[in-house]
Amino acid sequence: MVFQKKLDYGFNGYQVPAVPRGSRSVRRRRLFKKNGDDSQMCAFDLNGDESRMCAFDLLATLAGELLLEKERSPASCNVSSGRTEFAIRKDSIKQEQQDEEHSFKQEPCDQGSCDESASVFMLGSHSQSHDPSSMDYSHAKEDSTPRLASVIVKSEKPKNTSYAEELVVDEDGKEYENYPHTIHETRHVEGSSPGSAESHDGKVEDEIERQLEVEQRSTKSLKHGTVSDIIHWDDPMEMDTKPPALASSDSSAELPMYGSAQNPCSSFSRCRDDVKVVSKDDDENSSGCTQRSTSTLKSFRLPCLGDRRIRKLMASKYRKSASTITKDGELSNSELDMKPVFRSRKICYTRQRSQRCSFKRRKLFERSKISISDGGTNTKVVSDSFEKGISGEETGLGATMHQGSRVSSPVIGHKSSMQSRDSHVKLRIKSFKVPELFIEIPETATVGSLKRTVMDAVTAVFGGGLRVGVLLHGKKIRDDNITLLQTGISCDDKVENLGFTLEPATVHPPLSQSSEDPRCLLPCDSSQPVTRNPLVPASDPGVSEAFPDSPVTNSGNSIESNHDSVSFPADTSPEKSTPDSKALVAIPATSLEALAMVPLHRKSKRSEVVQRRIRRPFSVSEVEALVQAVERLGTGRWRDVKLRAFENAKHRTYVDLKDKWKTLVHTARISPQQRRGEPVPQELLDRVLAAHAYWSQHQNKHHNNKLMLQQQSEPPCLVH
DNA sequence: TTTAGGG
DNA sequence: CCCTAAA
Repeated sequence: MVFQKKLDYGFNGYQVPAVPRGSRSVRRRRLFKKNGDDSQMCAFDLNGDESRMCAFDLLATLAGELLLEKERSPASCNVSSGRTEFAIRKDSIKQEQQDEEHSFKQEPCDQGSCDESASVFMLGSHSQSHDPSSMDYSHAKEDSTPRLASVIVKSEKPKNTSYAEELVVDEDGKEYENYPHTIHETRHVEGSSPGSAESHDGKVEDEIERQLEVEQRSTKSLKHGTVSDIIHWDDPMEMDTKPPALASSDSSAELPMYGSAQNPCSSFSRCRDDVKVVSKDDDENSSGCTQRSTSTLKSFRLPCLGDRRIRKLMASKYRKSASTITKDGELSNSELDMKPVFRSRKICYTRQRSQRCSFKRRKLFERSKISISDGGTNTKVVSDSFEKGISGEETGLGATMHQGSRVSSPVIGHKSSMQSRDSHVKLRIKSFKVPELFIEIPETATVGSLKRTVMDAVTAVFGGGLRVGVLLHGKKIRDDNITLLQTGISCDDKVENLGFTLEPATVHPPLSQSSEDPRCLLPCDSSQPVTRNPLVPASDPGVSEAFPDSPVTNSGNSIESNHDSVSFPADTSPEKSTPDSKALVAIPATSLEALAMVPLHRKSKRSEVVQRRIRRPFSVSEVEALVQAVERLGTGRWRDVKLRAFENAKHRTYVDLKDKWKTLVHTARISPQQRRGEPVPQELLDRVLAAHAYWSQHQNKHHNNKLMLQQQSEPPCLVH
């Protein structure tokens, strides 16, 4: 039910005016496709919240790639069984209440009250409780003064807060109560004013120190940083220079692993969240909106070249419309204000055709453009040795994602490393830090749009492909062939100095190449066969939640389409220019001219180039389902076929089904010797030909004829 | 958004 | 699988 609600509200958040067909939508789509997993696209369709599902999928993807690619540890289940969602709140403001319903920028900047506002974004799992405040609706103030607020997502501290730690939070602890699964790092607040870019380096260390102090007590502390600061932290190698201050990410290290012992997977899902963003409005001084945006860009762009950040400028148009639409504080009102088109859409597509909704929504995003550029920060993964044997129930994989953290040194667990009896190095990756993101958005944008923006950024980052880097004592180990033994990682003391980073996929193949890949040593319980693509989590919980009343599955005839193991495309493009950085830049059409001058991403188009979906050959069972559906529905009704037999197969679009049918027909006509791939039973091929022949002649006649359909009323055969 | 086809 | 013209 909750989701139903969300579904509805979700649309409010998309009440963006007509969006010109832009590259954004394409990009989005491609980003998803990068993983070759259409399901990602479909997932968000289900609950009408694209953003959320995107993040979720991304996280799942990330987790999957990092941890499950090979072993398919149970963690994958976890990852895929939860829900991710953004939570936003204003930290600066001492309010305890949720401010989600308010526009990002509530008070006019010129009032001087903006500088104090900050927002925190959290990517948290949201598997159980649904906080109403987390709904994705947005309200924009009538304030028509367009302003841009910059949101920089980044972490300054090596701190790795775990869920457990979160519980200890005091000051802000309360805020977190509603988001029990959120987390962790403190983010830098960056003013977008031109001046901020010129802050001094000298402050960096101070900041760090201070931060440490603050964070010792609270997991959440906001700081005002500067561009320069950020830059400093970006380079992983620089960390070496400041190990002392940063090396203390300990506080969390000692914390007990979160994840319930009973459920090895839960830990993962619970901790998997965590992108938290603190944003600080940049305008102490309010100036022309347009002007501002321009200047802001300039000030940031250069200094941030090396960073991975996402920036997004919303066109004034957007803002305008947004505010108009959401003029009323009430959702219902907002709805009323919606253009007829939207309303009708909403009504029509609510659940059955959820997919359509997604498309609509995606369209709305088209206005924006995202680009990925090199020179970013690495996501850092902190690993810590295991205290408990993997064999034990304690298989919790605390993998949390943290946001762009610039850690001076790879932070590792403080517990003495565990050397298993069998000479295996046991590592526990406690958290993953999400690369730094840079976002720019009009202050009049709604929280909902802000969330989406952030989500987009996160999505882009994750979707762009990541690879794992290993740091030992802060130094990157480039040689993938060296053994852990050789590096000394197997030594207790070394393990503690081991760190992992998430970097844009590049030249170097994933660490997995190394036979000693740490991942292999991660505790994974293979007892639970993971037939489902870990990256496609939503199909079960997601669907059921989103459509409690809809026939999620036909357990009887449902076909597991996921047996085909999905391989994650290893991003090994060699031309990637800057390996460690990737920046997402979202630029609204209207702002393009302003940005035109700025050399954005002369990045490797590679990162921008979309990757085609991974190949996912149809399994026999899928073919079976397809054939059956077509026999009944006929050709030319692919959407229906999709709905009937593949509604739960997130990937497999009707186009895919159509294509598959096409190939099936072809396959059926060629000699068995010429066929390739998994052999399709001749019986099915015969049916294909029969059905094809039949429907070729009954094009216009709908299935009134029972010639081929003996089981007219048979329940739909759904493929999962 | 779907369909229908070519690539 | 992708891309798109058409509908």
